[in-house]
Amino acid sequence: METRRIDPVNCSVARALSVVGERWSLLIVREALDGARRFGEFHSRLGIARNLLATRLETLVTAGVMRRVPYQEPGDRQRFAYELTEQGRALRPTLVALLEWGDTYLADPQGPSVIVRHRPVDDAGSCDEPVKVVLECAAGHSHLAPEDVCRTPGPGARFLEIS
Amino acid sequence: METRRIDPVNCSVARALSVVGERWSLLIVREALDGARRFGEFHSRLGIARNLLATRLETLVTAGVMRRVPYQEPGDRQRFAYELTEQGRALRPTLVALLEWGDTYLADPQGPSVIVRHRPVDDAGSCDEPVKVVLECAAGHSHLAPEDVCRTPGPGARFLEIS
DNA sequence: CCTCTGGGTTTACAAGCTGAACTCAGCCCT
DNA sequence: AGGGCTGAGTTCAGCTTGTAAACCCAGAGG
Repeated sequence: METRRIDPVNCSVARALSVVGERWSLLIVREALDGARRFGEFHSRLGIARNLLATRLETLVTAGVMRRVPYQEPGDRQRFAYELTEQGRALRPTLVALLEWGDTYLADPQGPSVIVRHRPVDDAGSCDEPVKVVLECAAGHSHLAPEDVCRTPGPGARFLEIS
Repeated sequence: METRRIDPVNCSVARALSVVGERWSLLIVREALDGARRFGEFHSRLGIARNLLATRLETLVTAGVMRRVPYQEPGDRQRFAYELTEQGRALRPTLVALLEWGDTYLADPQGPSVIVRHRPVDDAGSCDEPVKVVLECAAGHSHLAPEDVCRTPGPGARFLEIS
């Protein structure tokens, strides 16, 4: 019997992980989503080694996840800060999904330490309810269970022939 | 001015990444979701070094993400397979979120290689439409943008005092 | 001129990853 | 019984990545 399978190497999950799958990368993005902007903020919040932080920030900047912007505090010289691009902010659902998984299966006995809430930045119409990540199909079926979905080849699929 | 901040180390994202944040771990889970069960399947699909695969599978088993089950093919001796637990299957939304992000920002020029579709395992009532991950709050507001949510302290939060 | 601070860079060492070779148990064939 | 094959690992040498601590540099302030 001959069958074929989607090439697992030519896959957006693998490509995504090649950018944000290195140690610390997602935690840096998380802190940035939470408002960290300066080298020292990332360093002291995460406890990451300084040289590694420098190379991670550089990697994230060249990947387009973050942007290096000059800023100047009054009575101080010009420095650089790091902020998320649109592409970086788009990692929020990934981080919420990871948070939810960690809360469900590895929680602190006290309960979750962080709850993500529906509170827009401008705070108008803030409803403050906890946020969850749900799977939803284009036909509008929502809250799909992990078993209700499967992977199918897309237009860019490469195949492996298996005997 | 004195303020306080959620301790970034006592966080479910960090705990989740300590289990599935190592190189290859999420790709192993992805292949398992796609049906891989045996050592050799993971090895040949991913091209991961055999010793590393062995330690990763062991880590995932002790973390409760996978389970080592004996099986026996007719006319062969007993061997062991690895299958996802409930906890492991719960990583599907995380992987879909990563896939979506990779598709959006790092796509192959041909388009995505994999599309996740709404197709239950039993195939009854299969609608086959593409699946997306969306943020939704408990009040029913759906399709929240990354800017519409924020992190707030939960019951297990530890705080850092900042001067 | 000296010191302080934020933002890095250098360096030495430890830990983690890779590929190839080796092992081991049981089935199959002769 | 002996030899080969296969799947599932284990061992090992060499390279790459991560860590911690020391060092450096450019302004601001005294």
